Amino acid sequence: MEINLAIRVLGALAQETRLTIFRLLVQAGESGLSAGQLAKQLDIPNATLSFHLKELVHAELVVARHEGRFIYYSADFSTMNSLLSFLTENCCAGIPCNSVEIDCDETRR
Amino acid sequence: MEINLAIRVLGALAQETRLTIFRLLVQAGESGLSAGQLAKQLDIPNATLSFHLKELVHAELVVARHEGRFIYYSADFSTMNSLLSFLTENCCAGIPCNSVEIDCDETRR
DNA sequence: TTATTATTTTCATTATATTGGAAATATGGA
DNA sequence: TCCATATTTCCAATATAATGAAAATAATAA
Repeated sequence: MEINLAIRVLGALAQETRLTIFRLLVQAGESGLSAGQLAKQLDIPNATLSFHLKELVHAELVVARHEGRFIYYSADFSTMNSLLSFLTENCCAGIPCNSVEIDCDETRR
Repeated sequence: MEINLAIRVLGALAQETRLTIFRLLVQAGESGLSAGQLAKQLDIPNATLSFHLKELVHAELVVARHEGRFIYYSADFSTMNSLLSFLTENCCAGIPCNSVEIDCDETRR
């Protein structure tokens, strides 16, 4: 990942509304949620939601899928993974470590 | 992790100078780097560096250690881990997945 | 104590981000 | 086609963050 995308990704998540949207989409899984469903859950004006969704899409954290007159948004995990690689690149002065490690199904550990 | 800390952490990294500082500290490992070493590597005024270091410490991404008249800064991985748990909480509608997974020693995979 | 080096604080300037109302656009149903 | 609904764009007001020069503080050595 290139540093400017990393900054965009981090900046996209560094805002309460967007962070909440992203977490809702993470929880929603592949099918995602429509803009309307999000607006309802978050109780924010459409203009505000639209602005924030654009930021998330621009940061490649969220992808949009058209279905009839709805637009469904869902989380893109690959960006998250690239970001983490970028953050931990050449870490710990070469000393082996478990820097960060997360798995969605925590019971499998 | 609480949402406000998550926002602080993400916001702390969502800035070129701070992101670069953090990555340098990740690479430096446990011993970290002094403010002076950082200022030299980054070629930025002391005031600017100090401002950004404060943000990183406040976000709990970086810890400071006094040694004589030097202050050594180092990366705090536990905050990174908490942030990732927070981001991937209840992910993927319950369907098992490897949401994000990073290990500092990538050859061990 | 005085000098020297390391780092932080203050502050004003400039730049960037967030908000939401209103109008515009797009889609599909009747 | 015309209407209702879904979403986005525009815009101006407001809020928040970044920068760096200069002064202040802190620690050690001589």
